[in-house]
Amino acid sequence: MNWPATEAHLVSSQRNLARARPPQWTPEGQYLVGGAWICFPRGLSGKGSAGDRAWAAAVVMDRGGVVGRCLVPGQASAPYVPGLLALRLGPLLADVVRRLAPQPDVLLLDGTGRDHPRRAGLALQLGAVLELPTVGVTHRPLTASGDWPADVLGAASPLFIGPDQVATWLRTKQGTHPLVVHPGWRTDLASAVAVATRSLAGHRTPEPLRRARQAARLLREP
DNA sequence: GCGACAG
DNA sequence: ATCTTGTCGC
Repeated sequence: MNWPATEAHLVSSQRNLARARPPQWTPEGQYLVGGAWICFPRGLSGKGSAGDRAWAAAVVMDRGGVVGRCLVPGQASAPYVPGLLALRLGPLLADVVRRLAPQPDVLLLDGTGRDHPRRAGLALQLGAVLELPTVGVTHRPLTASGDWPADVLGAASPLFIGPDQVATWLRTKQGTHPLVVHPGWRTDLASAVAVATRSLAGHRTPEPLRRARQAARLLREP
């Protein structure tokens, strides 16, 4: 699948992805977890615009630590618009992950999955384009709603759109705001939470995402 | 009509 | 995303 480069194309693709039922990937035994992150210039405010400078980083980890990393300076391809995040970040994210070696078995990124106006957020789009299972992790839901879980490490609670659970609040660290874990491409609620949980290393943010963010920021400020 | 709205 | 100081805690 190619990257949808226009709003009309992306929206059309999202409608198809929402109905797609790719074979599910299940975390079993040893698997490599990747994390991808894009950072922007300090001081950038508002929605931004196409051409904004951006720095992308991707890392891949096994249970011992980072086994691969890739850094790519680039630019945003569109302004930020809720529901169309893929238009802004997709091309650069896909680029940095494609160059990552070894390739991960599952990829973590900042974006939603089914929690989306058309039920196909960036995690689904990127996974479909890269043909890689994905799990989304965000600070807050886009469209879904649900009560917070107890302040206990590992506590989870459902996030719904109407009657459908589309994501899970997960307390990734006691005493901190919970994160939203989104099943993405080829993953379901249980797998997404399992991957996110296993990727924790004592911090609120799953380690592959933390490391990717650190790397992207270092690239930004030499 | 108004506000909210992943990063 | 990024802007921001101090502050509480390990």
